[in-house]
Amino acid sequence: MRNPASEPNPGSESSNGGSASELRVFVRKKRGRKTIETQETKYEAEPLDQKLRGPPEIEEFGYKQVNGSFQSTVETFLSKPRFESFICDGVPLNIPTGEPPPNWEKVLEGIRKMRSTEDAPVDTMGCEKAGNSLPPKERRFAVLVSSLLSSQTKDNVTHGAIQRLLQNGLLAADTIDKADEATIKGLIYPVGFYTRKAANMKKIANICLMKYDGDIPSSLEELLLLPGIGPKMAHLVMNVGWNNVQGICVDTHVHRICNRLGWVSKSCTKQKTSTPEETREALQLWLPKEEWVPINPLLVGFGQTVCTPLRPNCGMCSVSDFCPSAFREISRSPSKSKRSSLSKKL
DNA sequence: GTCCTGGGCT
DNA sequence: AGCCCCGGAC
Repeated sequence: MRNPASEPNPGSESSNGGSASELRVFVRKKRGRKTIETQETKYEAEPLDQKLRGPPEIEEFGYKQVNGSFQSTVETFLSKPRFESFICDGVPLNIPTGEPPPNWEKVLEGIRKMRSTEDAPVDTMGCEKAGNSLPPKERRFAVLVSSLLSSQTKDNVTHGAIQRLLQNGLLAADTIDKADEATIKGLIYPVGFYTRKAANMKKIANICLMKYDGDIPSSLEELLLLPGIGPKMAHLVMNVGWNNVQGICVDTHVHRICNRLGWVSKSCTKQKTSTPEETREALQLWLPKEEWVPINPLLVGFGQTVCTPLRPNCGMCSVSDFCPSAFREISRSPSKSKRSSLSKKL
């Protein structure tokens, strides 16, 4: 409903008269086939002007519609990996650069409402309040450690570990650097992956001490060099530790939900993004910056209670009317009986 | 025991 | 894209 191509319109416009309904479209497509034929529509390829040719790995052709519905075919094209973009009379029909999806404000507001009534396991980001009574430098270090510990760990467990570190004076670069790894391991237990995290804490403390005078790196790039800190955590630390919003903190929940809502896609296509990083870049193209920080806790909570990884509770979701994926079974391993009929569709 | 988790690493 | 880490839910 949100995009003009989502309602198949079999042959209504193109069928009334031959040449009058002729429509010139240009499909930028990957090297390979030069004819496009779907069930409803046939397009014939013809070469384009030199100036319209794309980069070497891409070929561009003009396609003349022969029969069928133009509208429903756009959707088909854009869902196939081999097409990069779709242009009609010089106007791109896809939205490669940051057009906000229709109704996104209603959807966001609806999710906020749902989140205010239901209570999700994660209601405060673990590191958000980590050591906010400490001096700035120590506070930042606490935020970094807290982020590291928080993944795959319940919030109260992370909090407990931070408290124990603090009580033992082990929430600063210099003391952690000197401390025994086994001691740290014992103090942070039972956070998830405590062995690896204890080792990473030691390495991080040493790096912070050597290169940053016991403070934490203040740029995204330098944070990413720390062991155990990837894009998700780096953005979180920039947001919370430095109050410097460099990007959206995208975890699997944000990644999954944005794709279900049709909020993100691979550039110039309708395909889902395949990594959280890709999702982050696509989302940042249109989401207003004041939403960049709150979007994470909002969607994480929503993803834990309503829009769960498998079997999302679309029945109790107030924004299902706006969701292209609502009430579609999403299973990781499709059962063999239904697979053949499903795979035919796309 | 087996599956699942959520990030980072390779 | 697949592997790994640890614990917890079945």
